[in-house]
Amino acid sequence: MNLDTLNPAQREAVEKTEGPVLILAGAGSGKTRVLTTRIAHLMEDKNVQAANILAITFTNKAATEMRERVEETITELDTKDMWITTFHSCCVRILRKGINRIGYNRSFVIYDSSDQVTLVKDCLKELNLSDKVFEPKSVISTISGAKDKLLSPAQFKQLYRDDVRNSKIADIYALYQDRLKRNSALDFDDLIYKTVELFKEDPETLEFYRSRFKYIMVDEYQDTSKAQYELIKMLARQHQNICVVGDDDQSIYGWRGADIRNILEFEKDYDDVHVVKLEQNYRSTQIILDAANTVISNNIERKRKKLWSEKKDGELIKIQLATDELDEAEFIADTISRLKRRDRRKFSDFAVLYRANAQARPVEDALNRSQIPYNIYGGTKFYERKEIKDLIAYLRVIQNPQDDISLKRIINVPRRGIGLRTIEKVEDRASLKQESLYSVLIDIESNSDISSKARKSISDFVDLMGTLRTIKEVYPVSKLIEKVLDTSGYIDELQKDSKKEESEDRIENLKEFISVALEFEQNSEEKDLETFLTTVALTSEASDDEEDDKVSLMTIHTSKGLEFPVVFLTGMEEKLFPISRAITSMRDSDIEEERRLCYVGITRAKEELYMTLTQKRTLYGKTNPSIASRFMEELPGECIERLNKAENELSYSKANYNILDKYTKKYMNNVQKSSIAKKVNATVKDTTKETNIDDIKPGSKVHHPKFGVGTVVMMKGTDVTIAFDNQGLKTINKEYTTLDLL
DNA sequence: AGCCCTAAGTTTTTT
DNA sequence: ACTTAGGGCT
Repeated sequence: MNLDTLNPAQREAVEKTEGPVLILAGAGSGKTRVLTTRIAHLMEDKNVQAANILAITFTNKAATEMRERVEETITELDTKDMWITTFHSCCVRILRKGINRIGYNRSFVIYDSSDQVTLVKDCLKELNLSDKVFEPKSVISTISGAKDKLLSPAQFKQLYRDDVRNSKIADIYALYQDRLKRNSALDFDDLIYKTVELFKEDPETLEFYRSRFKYIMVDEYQDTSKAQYELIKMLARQHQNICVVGDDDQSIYGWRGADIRNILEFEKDYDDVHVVKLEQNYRSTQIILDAANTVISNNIERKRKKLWSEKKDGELIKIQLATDELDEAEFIADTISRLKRRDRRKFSDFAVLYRANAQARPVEDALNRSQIPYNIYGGTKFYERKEIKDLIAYLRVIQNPQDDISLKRIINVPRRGIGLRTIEKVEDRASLKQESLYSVLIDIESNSDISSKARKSISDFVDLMGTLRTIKEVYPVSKLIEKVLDTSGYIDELQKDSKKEESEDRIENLKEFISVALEFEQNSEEKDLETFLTTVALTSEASDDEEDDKVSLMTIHTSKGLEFPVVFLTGMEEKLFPISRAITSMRDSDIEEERRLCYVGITRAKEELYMTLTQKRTLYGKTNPSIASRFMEELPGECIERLNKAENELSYSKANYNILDKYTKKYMNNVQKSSIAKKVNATVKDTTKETNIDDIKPGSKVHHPKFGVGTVVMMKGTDVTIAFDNQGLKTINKEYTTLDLL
């Protein structure tokens, strides 16, 4: 293996194969190259077997790319047995083999977020809880957070025993887990959680993988959760050849469970850690790096690191103050046209980045007007479309009839006369007999309280599913799908639908899905339905057309790991970037995460960086004057060039946001102090009981755990309407919310 | 059972 | 401003 083309730090990272290694890889420092070379070095020079290597990434894209590059580098050795996968695929693989040892069915299905919502709603119903107070989405994120931290329902309950709301959520969590198990289903977080559980419960399994994976590498280590951290730690225990690669400055997923401490404290967790810093950047000009370095240096919680480049100087960072978002979009479109002509650039050289997806609309309009082709990333995912989800639900039930959630989704789609009342009766019976819905359906004739007409419909449905289950055994997946669409009447229903255009789109999408299946049959080694469903569950996008010469539009989050010659960072305004919630949360760590996001945005640019902001912006139907982002203030003056008279028209003054900050901070402090003084618990545990909280009446100042301070406007039944100072008017149910009287 | 209207909520996203 | 979900009405 020739290592001469690597710089000294990269080379060190490659050659230090034994023991724990932490590679702090700055943006654009050739991290993927180091990882792939390292794997090649292990195999070619150290005689390590492919099967002894485990390389983990976060996205399928990164995994595929790494595999391809490794295979390009090592042509004469067999790399098939090497695991280069995402955390989730890795776990599925382990679980499919051994989850039965912790009492689960090995042919589990994987629930996505909308299945989770459905399931949580069912749980709420069963526990007689209101989905207004316990919004499914928020419950799910709490449960998800618990799983990320490896807290079982019991542990979570114990931890929050004094917190009425979270205690209730613990109950939901417990029931939710129970239902998942009964449906033979796991959610995404379970994939990690249950693998850790399996390792803990079954030493034999752990031992098997532990001795197999002698060399472990983890990419994007700054994005790992506690659960993922634990998983890796368990696996690496024996050989200690654990190499993690990451950049604490690019940790932008704290809100979905990533724990930045994992990378910051790696040196404490393992003995004799060898640290390598990759600081030479091969991507951007020095000017861009100076700006990035300066901005990120405002963060306290970080490992010191400074990017440098051999590409001295370069273009200054251009700042454009637009009047509003339309003007901003116009500027972007004009600049792209101009630069394309002037520098003979391709459209694909440009990227427009923004903090929130809502910002894309005006940019799209402007690009359309200027006839600039673009690709927009994000938005509704292919697999999340209704028709695709319906079809997948059919496939899931065919694969796993215990899946009640999927069964309920399709039992009357297309309509076949099995109404809500009938389903309710079936559900009652199922929970009485502790059986799945499907087994009640099979045995429907013994159910005399259901009309004979409904019974006929049900037995027709059972026949249909039975036939499809037989077909599954003989036909390939694509054929099975055609049969499903055909025999279920799904396509017929769409074809006779009056709203033509929409139905046509749906039929198109279903056809597209069939070609996904065909592609799967060609590429996958295992071609069964179970593997297909897993693949689909673990993939977000069907395919992407990156080939085209188009401008890229995406959020800064999505842009991580990518690079473009010319980048537009848009909406550089307080309350948008940093986003208002990071400002009002009063947590420095939230602002620091926004700043890291800014760092990620800046470092996407190779040659030219434009930053834009507006004087006023219309967002969510309201127009507000803008204040320049604090991150603009943090840019070094010598790196920037203002394209228009920004200074005079808009205050870049630090004072602006400092005042804003101080105001909110002081305010919150007062709230906290006074709320300690007098606390009224307005919560009861049981819906059937009537609450009595005479202390709270219209006019009372109260503090709500989620919405902050407000004044009670109206009380009706158990509903309390409160005008919150920061959130506006909201009605909450006093039975489930702890209100502090101020 | 379907349709229409109102209300509420809008950061980021992978798997 | 806009979408989307849920409730209520026909």
